[in-house]
Amino acid sequence: MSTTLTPCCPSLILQHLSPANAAQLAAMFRVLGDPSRLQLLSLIASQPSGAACVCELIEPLGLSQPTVSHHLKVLFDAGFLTKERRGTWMYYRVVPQTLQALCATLEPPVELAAIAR
Amino acid sequence: MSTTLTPCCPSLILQHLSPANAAQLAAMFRVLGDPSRLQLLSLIASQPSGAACVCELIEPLGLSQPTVSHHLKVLFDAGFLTKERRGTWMYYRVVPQTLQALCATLEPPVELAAIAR
DNA sequence: GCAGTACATTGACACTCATCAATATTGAGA
DNA sequence: TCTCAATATTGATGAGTGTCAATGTACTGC
Repeated sequence: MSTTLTPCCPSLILQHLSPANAAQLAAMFRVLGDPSRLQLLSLIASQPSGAACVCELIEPLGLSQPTVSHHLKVLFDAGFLTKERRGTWMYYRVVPQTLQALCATLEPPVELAAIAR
Repeated sequence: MSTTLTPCCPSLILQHLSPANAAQLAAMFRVLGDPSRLQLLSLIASQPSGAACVCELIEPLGLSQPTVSHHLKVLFDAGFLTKERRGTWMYYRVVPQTLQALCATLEPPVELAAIAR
């Protein structure tokens, strides 16, 4: 699965949005549309090292290990996380670029903000 | 249903995120996690007047009128749209503030961006 | 090689939700 | 009041998905 948005397209929402672009963007937002996944992002990013292994995430979330693993996979496949083996452990890390790209997509153009103000 | 995020909390994702906040945020992202709704936002915002009535949105989306009406209600309830009667027509308009609030939520703090760079 | 630990995958189930047909509601005009 | 047009609501259905128990895989240390 592709982990990148269509490159360099700020404010996608508020320009003409093709069905293909809409599907791609919606898939990204759908990944963030789950409380457990948001908490995972929050937990991982708030680690001092910026990375966390699965076993550190299970208890705070109160979910089973397979479920946590599933959510991590969804986040990874969408490009919100990277992973890296260290012995038995798998360390996950947030990808700020992906968040920023989505953020840029949401930013309304100045004209619209002016009209609404 | 509440149409506002918890006030003045930039970068919610990357600080400690309570289960309640996570649920609230996830609900907003879930609303954006549908291609038809993203296209609706795009279509409405791209109107010269910034507003559109339902009948203008049905054909471009290729969905039934009830389905379009449903999506507009979801977007309205989440605070992404306002609506206003003009005779028989109902005009919908994008709320840039809601998009910006979500956008702020996604913005990673500078420290994390620095670590990952 | 064996045992133990960390993580991933599979299969099943319950629940949510996107969609449509049918119907109801609201407003305008005659 | 009656009719028509625009929009909203209801009910039903099928697809998608979050969750867990059970199982599989990969790595470490003895």
